Amino acid sequence: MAGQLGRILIADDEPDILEIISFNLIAEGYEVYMANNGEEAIQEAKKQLPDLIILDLMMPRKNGFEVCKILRMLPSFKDTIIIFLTALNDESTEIRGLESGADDYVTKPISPLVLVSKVNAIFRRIPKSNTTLQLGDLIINRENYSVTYKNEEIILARKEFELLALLTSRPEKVFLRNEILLQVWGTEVIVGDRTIDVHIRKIRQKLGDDCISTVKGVGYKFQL
Amino acid sequence: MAGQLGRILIADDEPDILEIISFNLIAEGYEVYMANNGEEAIQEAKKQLPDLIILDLMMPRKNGFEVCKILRMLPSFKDTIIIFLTALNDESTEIRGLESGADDYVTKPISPLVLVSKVNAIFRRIPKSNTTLQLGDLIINRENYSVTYKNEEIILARKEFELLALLTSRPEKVFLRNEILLQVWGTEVIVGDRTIDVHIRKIRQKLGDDCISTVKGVGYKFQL
DNA sequence: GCCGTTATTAACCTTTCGTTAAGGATAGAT
DNA sequence: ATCTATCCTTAACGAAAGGTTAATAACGGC
Repeated sequence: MAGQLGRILIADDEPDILEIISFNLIAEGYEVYMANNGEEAIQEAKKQLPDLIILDLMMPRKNGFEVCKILRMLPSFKDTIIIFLTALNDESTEIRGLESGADDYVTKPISPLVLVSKVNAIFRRIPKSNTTLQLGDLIINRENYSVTYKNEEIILARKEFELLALLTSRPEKVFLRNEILLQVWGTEVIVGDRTIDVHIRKIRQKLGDDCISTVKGVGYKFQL
Repeated sequence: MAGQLGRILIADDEPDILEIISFNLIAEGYEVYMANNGEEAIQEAKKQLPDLIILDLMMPRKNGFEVCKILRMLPSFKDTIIIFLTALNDESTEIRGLESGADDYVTKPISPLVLVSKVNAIFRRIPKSNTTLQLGDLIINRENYSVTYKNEEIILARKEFELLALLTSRPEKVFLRNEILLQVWGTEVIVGDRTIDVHIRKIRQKLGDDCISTVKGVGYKFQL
């Protein structure tokens, strides 16, 4: 049962806080990871790719703002929910926190139960990222990297899968080539535009050439 | 430009609160509707279908909990964000609020600026609701690059689409040729005036020659 | 086998050109 | 003043050149 609801990373330098929060979240059914400082938080986040990150603002070795800023620049954490946790009950700090890319801001002392409720409320919203996605005859399972089309299993290579997963995440929407490069390849690797074409083609071959349509000069989109 | 960011309904029985919050949200660029009590809130919500609803908990004629419960049962409001606003700084009330389907819970006295930041943070997450534009029989979706006219899908090339999107962004307004060149082609490319004509013609051909009218010596405008 | 690149080919988008048609303006006639 | 013939500017149109972009196939590195 543990971890079915979602994966959460908590970063705080006070062991007591870590313990009490994680205890309550685990009891609620979440999978919880912990970090004691900013750099550990970044490291753990990269390793575990949690759905939600709770960051204490005042931590040794990179504070919450810095961690948030660094993570937000990585494509993997573009959509991760980030909550700041702090003893500073300062209005301008709170605004700064929210403006800097956090989704919520909770001031200490906080009731663990209220925090759990907030987390529940947030997860109610998140489209279940890890489960399967079904679109007509197409079933995509992000966990297994497996794709089934018309009751037949299709084997996709990693990049092919990630590309298809991206396009299907929002059917009908046209993804610009830039967007695709950023989301699938990230900022660090630089590949030519032709690379996208080739992968699109391979997906089309394996699926049977429907589904993905080209919008010349703009990008690609998935439909039907 | 007002209302581009999103549509918000605020329900509170204190006119001062309504005024100060709506003022700040409008200044930020949101489209704001107001209600003075619970039943008015429900009525207005059904009429305006806002993206976000801010509900005071203590209101005459149905309190916030009741309003939330009623709205949540309607399919139209399944995904609408609901925030509770209250003077009750009570932990169990807060938990009850969150458990009952609200997405956030804000206690008075609240700084309008913090509320605006929270609202911004929430809207950052919502997939833009404003991508489709409907004008009579014409439906334009900027995200899909798709145009539907009289229930038939029309395929437009990129420049054609951008040109039509520009003209329809402000129906009736006459766009000068300079404006069109600047908006669609940008400052870097330099093309002759005839280029615009040709694209206009293609759009008219594909749509069936209504809609875009010429204002000689001035420019073009979209109508009806 | 997977991934990224390249070269070639095909598609089609964009722009230009030459011509025709429409609107406005001007000037002369009524 | 008003009307109208004519000129001149501006836009519509058909067709076609030019350029851009993607599909395809084949290759090499890992």
